[in-house]
Amino acid sequence: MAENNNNTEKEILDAAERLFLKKGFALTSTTEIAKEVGCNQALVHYYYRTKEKLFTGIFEKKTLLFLSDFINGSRKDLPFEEKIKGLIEAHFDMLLINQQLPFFLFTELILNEKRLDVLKKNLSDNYTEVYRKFDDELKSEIAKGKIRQMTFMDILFTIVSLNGMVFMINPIVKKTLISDENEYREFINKRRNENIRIVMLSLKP
Amino acid sequence: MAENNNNTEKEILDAAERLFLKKGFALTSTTEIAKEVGCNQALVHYYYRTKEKLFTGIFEKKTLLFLSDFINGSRKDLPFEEKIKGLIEAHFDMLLINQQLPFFLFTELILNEKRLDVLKKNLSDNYTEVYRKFDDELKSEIAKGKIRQMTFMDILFTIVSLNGMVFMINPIVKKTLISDENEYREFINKRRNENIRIVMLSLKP
DNA sequence: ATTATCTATAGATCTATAGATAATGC
DNA sequence: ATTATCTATAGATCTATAGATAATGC
Repeated sequence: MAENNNNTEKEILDAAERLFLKKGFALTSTTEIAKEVGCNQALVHYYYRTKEKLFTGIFEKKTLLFLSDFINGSRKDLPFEEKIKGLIEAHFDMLLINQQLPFFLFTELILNEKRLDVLKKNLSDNYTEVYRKFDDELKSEIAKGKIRQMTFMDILFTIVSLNGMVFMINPIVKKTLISDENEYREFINKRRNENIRIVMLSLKP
Repeated sequence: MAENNNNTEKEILDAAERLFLKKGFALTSTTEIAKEVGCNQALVHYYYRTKEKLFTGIFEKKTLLFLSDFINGSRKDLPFEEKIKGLIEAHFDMLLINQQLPFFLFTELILNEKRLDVLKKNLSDNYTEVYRKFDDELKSEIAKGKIRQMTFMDILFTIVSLNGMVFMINPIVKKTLISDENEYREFINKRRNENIRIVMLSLKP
């Protein structure tokens, strides 16, 4: 038929992404993906063969997206603390336009061990070096007495916890504490500042 | 038959709890619960009628558990900051013996809007008063200049984010960064101290 | 008698594939 | 001819229930 803008293959991928991000692998059926696109269910398998393959591509892309600002954050030539601040901001702002990302990634990583391989591979391929640099610089700051005794992993963990949870909890907050769009923006802004403040304070000896 | 310790009803509930906590509502089947107990699948429905009813009971219990230390934490007659510290510790230690709790609750709350009713009801029944007391005391501390301008909700949000994420991420951390039980205990201990330190610091003006 | 347990099955999915038909690119 | 799309269907679930049988409490 090709009545649409002729790229059904892409439309299927997009619909799958939307649904997988919202409900996860298990709760999304190829039947539903097809319905969303407006084609029949067999076509989903024609293009992507299995639900698993369709999912894996999306999952890898999203894993990279989640990790990517660490590379970008590290390229700036700023004092260490400024770099950390930039990292928090970049991470938060990326999540702001990819709000379902933390829930999606954590859920899938936890529910299916096999997904960890994607994460491990990406970490070792792209981030061993970045991590080492950060950690070296941190050690030198500690030696200078500017930052308390800690590892870069400690900092990362705090950033990911605070930023990630803002958006994981988001659907719950929206439906309980918050009534309109303005209030929501205010909440997000508050948490952004709060998270930056908290992490920066936690570095001090 | 009743060959077991004759309380199959309870065994079914326990098996359901284990499986629901581990894999969530959607990925747990009554067939699997029955297999775990060693009975047939019809029996699960005989005692609990539907999977939904079986789940709801467990979900309510776990919601209460997650919230309970806020009441306990508030009963102590200590200076405000000590109370907050006690709250963080109580929350963390409860999660330590209920490690799957954050993942379970957040996942179910996010994937099924209807679950929010359980949370809302419990919050308004038991916590409106507790929250108000905390918030009043906080206001008076702020007026005295001892704590910076913030709400009790801000503090709660930070505590839940930091403590919750330690155990949400746990399965991932265990399978990537950590090799043995000692290293794990060390990690947990470090995060506990880190979280207390971070929250306490964040209160300062 | 009543309660606990089992077997069997209806009715809804869902995934993946086979095989038919329509559309497109030479 | 090749590629895109559809219809139909096999085979695996899964939930919930009906109805048979075994165990238990008087």
